[in-house]
Amino acid sequence: MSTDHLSLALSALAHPVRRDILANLMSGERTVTELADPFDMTGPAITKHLKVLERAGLIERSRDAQRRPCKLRADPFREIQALLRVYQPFWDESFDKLDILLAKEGNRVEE
Amino acid sequence: MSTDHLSLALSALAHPVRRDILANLMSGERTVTELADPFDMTGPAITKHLKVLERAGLIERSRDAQRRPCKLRADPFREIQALLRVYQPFWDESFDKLDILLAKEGNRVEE
DNA sequence: ATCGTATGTTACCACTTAGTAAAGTAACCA
DNA sequence: TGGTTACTTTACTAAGTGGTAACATACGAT
Repeated sequence: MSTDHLSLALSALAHPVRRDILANLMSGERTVTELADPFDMTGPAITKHLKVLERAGLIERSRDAQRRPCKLRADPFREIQALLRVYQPFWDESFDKLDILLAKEGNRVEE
Repeated sequence: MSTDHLSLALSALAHPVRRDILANLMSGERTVTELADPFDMTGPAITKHLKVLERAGLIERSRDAQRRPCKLRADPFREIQALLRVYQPFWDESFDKLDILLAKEGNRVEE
């Protein structure tokens, strides 16, 4: 596997279970058991998925007694968004529209 | 591996060589040899990468005598963009700004 | 102390991925 | 016909993934 940030983030997202886990985390911090609950899957499998997400920087884990709550991190999403922007002229028919709108307001999406 | 569209596209993008290939294709159709040229890698390796990209719908291949030109396809990029939009409220500080801008203009980015 | 709950670790499996070398196919060219 | 170019297929290897079962550890409650 490739070990650069972007590759790690993209391959972490390339699994429906992990995308579901991230979606569940959108409503706030969750423990491993809470995250595992919706899935018909053993504990270690979930632990592994969380490890992949953590390595990709998509989640952050803390400590609360014997619990290891997880919460979302934003940075990799921004990196992916930046990647898409590279290819954007070739796929997004609304690209120009957006660009014009932002130019009109005198500011930009990035930075 | 997961075989849904989105997972295929994301894991295809999760390799720097394949992202470079796609970037090279932004300037138009390219043959396999042209695509292989910048890389220090054997032909079969490139063929495999192209197969991954094709299966993910990110490229399309045609026939021109003994050449097999490749060109970009847009759909998977749009699917990924849609995915990011799901998580967007949690990572893009410019989300609200964009939303307000588009609402002002009385139209939307999607569809 | 000990029991149950929460979580992690280890060892193992089948399968996939990313690469190689070598041989095979297919179209053009002389 | 025979050679060259363009690309693919096959067979192999090493490493990674996604899952399991079984065991280990940490904490809170009783």
